[in-house]
Amino acid sequence: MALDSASQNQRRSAEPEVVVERLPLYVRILTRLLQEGAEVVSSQQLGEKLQVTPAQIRKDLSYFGRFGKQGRGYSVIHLLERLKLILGLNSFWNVAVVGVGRLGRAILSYPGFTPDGFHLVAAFDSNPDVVGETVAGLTVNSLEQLDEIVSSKKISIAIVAVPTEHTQGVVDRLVACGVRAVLNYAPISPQVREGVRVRNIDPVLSLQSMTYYLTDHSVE
Amino acid sequence: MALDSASQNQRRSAEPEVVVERLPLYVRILTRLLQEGAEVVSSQQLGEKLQVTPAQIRKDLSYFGRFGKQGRGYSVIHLLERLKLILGLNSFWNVAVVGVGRLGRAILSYPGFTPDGFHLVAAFDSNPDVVGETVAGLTVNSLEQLDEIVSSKKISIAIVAVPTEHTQGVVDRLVACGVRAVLNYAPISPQVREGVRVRNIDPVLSLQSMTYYLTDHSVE
DNA sequence: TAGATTGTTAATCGATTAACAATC
DNA sequence: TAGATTGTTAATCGATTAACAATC
Repeated sequence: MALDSASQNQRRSAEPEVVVERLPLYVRILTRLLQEGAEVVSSQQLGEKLQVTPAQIRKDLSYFGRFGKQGRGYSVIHLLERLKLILGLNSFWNVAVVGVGRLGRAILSYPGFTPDGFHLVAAFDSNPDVVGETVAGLTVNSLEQLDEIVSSKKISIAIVAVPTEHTQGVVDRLVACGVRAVLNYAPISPQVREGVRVRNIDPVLSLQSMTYYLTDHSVE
Repeated sequence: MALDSASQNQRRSAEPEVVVERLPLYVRILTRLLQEGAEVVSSQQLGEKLQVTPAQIRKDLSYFGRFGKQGRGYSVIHLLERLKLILGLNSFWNVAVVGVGRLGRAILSYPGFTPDGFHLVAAFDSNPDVVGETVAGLTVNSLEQLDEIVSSKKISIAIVAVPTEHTQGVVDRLVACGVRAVLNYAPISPQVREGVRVRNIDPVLSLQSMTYYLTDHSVE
């Protein structure tokens, strides 16, 4: 009788998504510590830098393995290496940018993605005036070419910066040709099938929740 | 004997921050419903549109008042009005942008903030070549003028898009001259005193947590 | 009135923290 | 060895969901 995949893999209890979302923060801090020449770090020290409890750090890491030494702490370089491996940050990821308006251009020109293994390898826009233009070293393709290029270039991540009303349609097409992670800048939350990840970047929501705390509620 | 402020204000249990962060989503959906001509909406219908349970919507709203009618639901226009009032979205907010590089320019030119009552009224940059330039109708000021202009223009919100190494310093200055809400685009989390709000926009973190799910973990 | 839906309390779920035996 | 710190279990905390009396 076949074992189910969970028991085959000897998996401990599944890692919550909130924990996965914190791992990149750990990677960032460890990268800085490595640059500063630190060799070992304790959960206590990491917690201080990240403003979280040491218990949370140890618990988070325990979902993925045993990386520390009692009495000593974690080797900065080894823990960093393991976390990057777990997050897939040692791989190169081909990324498409869809929508080359003002925001799309800022994203394409932003140097912050590349150091982390994200390669912007294709850009798309529906505007014929923009198609053919070179932005940040990339020639802008028309949306008609999307399916072909996404498949041929093995693009699994897309950054979508198109007008709100086109977002769901664009995301649907991307998912249909193999994209499994979408970073969306439109103020909606596109719906995708199970197994596809979406993260929304929505600064207006952030501002709108902060104003709550700037507002006097004594009379309501 | 003086009552403590909680009992003076007849406050029910304090609203959790997660709830405040959802209110702008409710405002957004209700705005759309109003445009579509809907007059009444139930927690059930709102829940379907937002992909959350109706119970969560009713519970969230209950922290701020009783807005519905049993057997009928919520008046779209009235609930929208009340939520905007609670969030301070009927006020105008003067906003400064600090850092007029590529990202700052994209932010200044982005039309999406204005409709929601956020007025970009001042821009600052440390680069003398940029100071004096006009971007999106605003003359860029030098950082020396920051304190004076933030105070005189009653700016309580700042959008910070400066290099990482200058971020904490800039935020400290902003807070010192009265800013109480910061939208930060650098890949760090600036520390601020109690009572000041910070939201970080950090697309790299979003990408880095998504790659986890694109990665094969069977051999680790 | 009968049916529908709220507002709220209680139950459940999940995430965080504390505590401590194991062990470097 | 003695001291320090992990990894993990149990306790706590907080957020979500279910259930239902109140009531439109």
